[in-house]
Parts: sequence; C-alpha cells; structure tokens
Amino acid sequence: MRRAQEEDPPDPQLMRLDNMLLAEGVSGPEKGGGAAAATIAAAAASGAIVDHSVENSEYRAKLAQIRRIYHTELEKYEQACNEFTTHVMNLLREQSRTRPISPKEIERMVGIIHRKFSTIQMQLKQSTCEAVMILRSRFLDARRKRRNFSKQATEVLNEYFYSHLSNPYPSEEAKEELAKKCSITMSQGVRTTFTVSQVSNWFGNKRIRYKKNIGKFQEEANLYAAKTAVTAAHAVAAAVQNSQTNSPATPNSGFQMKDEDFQLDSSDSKSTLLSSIFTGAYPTACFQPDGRIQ
DNA sequence: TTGCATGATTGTGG
DNA sequence: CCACAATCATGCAA
Repeated sequence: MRRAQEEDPPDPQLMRLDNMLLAEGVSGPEKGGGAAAATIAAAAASGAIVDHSVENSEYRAKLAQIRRIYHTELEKYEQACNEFTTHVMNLLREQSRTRPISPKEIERMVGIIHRKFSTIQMQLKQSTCEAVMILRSRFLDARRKRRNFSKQATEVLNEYFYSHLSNPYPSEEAKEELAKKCSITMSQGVRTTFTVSQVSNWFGNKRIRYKKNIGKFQEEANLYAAKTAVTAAHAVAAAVQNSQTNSPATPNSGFQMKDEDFQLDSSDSKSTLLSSIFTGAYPTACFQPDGRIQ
C-alpha cells in the first residue's frame, strides 16, 4: 500500500526493459529470431565478425531458451495474479455479507495485488535483460572471441608490410586483395572470411607496434625483406640478365609514416643482420624497402 | 600461472 | 572516414 506511488508513473526503467526485450526478440511474437538475426547482422556489419554456422545457431538457441523461460514465467505470474485476484474477490464477497464493502475498497485491493505482481514481473524482466546482455557479450563481443590469424595469413600480411615499409598504407584495393589472399590461406579453423577491416586493423596495429619498437621487429623485417628480395630477384633475373650489382645490402631506410618523426635510422645492428643473411643466401640482391630491386 | 603477443575496440584529431 | 594511440581481452608458450 505504502509504495503505491512507486509504480504509478509509467516507470521509465520498465519501459527501457520492455523496449530492450522487444528489440532482442525476447518479448513480442515468437519468430525465428528476426531481431536476434538483425543484432548479429549489425554486429557483423560493424566489423565484428561472427562465425556464422556455429556461433550464430548457438546464440539463437540460448536466446530461444531465455525467451521460453521468460514467457512461461510471465504466463505463470499472469495466471497467479488472476487467481489471486479472484480469490480475494471471493473473500470480499464473502465478507460483504457481514459488513458493507465499498466498490472503492475492492478496487483498492485489486490495485494492490496488481502492483505486487507487476513488481515481480519487473524483476523477471530485469533478470531476463541481464541474461540477454551476458549472452550478447559472450557471443557478440568479438574481443572475447579473438583468434589469432593463421600462419599463412600473417605471412601474407607481413610480406606486404615489409615490402612496402616505406609506405605501409595499402590502398582499398590492396586491402581487398590481401583480404582475399588471407581468406584463401585461412583454410583451417572456423573462420572463413577475412575482411578488409581486419586487414586495416592488422596494418594499424603493425605500424604502431613496429614504430614503437623497431628493434624487436628487425629479425622479422630482415626475414621478409630477404624473402621478397629473393622472389623479386627471380622475377628480375628473368628480365635483366646482367645482374652484376653486388653491393652490400642497403638496408631499409626511409620508413615514413604519416608522422614525420617516424623514420628508420639505417645505422645499427640491422646492417650486420642483413649482411649475414645476404652474404649467405642472397648475395646479389640489393633491395629497397618497397621490395624493388635496384 | 604469468608475461608477452595479438586482434579488436575506443577515443581523439585531422 | 582514416590513422594513430591507448587499452581491452584473449591466445599461447614458458
């Protein structure tokens, strides 16, 4: 009775809960996850890749389970509320024989009962919302589902990165190309798609991390530089037969990012590392950062 | 179990 | 919208 005013206004929180349940497809008509599918589609469109076959169905199954529980509970409450109301009405009717009972009193009693049950409903809605949120975060937050790319995919990306060290900003088309290549090489595992945004992410991360600690990446850089150099050398060898150039490797210089301050000083250890590689296996290759043979 | 590697997201600036 | 920087959350090896 005391808390009559608590529930009287249309309660913004309840509306929020209702809206969310509706949006998630928990309340509302039972259909094969129209809203749920939309949610997933939206997540996928925004760059978060959801593995379609397995994850999607699992998500839907769980959501359907939540929906089932929600509806049965709701129905139970509804029923209980009605039963209780009629019961109280009968009692009042009984009492009306011994004392006068005003319609106002009846109304008041009914109101109290309904409010009581609506708070219970509210709790149900709240916990359902929580369950859905947890489910969503479990299944739709890509960060929780991070998988390392396959070795081959990383290889492809690294090859491009180190062969375009002077300007490691692939164009849109280049990104698409890379994404395609990576998709092909990512045969094993669940993931079958490699998107442009993943390529962008990768290059973004790579650039910043390379720049942050160039030393750490030297070995890798030399590896890929040598790799591209040797392939390029083969290509060029077909065209240019007199490869008399035998200068020691002029290491990757002039790594330019958008920031001016980002520049490789081509002075230190890498020269020795490079020459060790080049004197061994690729003595004739004199490469540029962007992979061109000089 | 811990520390580092790494893919994705968020916030900021151009 | 893009790149960057910082940060998150997970994967993985020591």
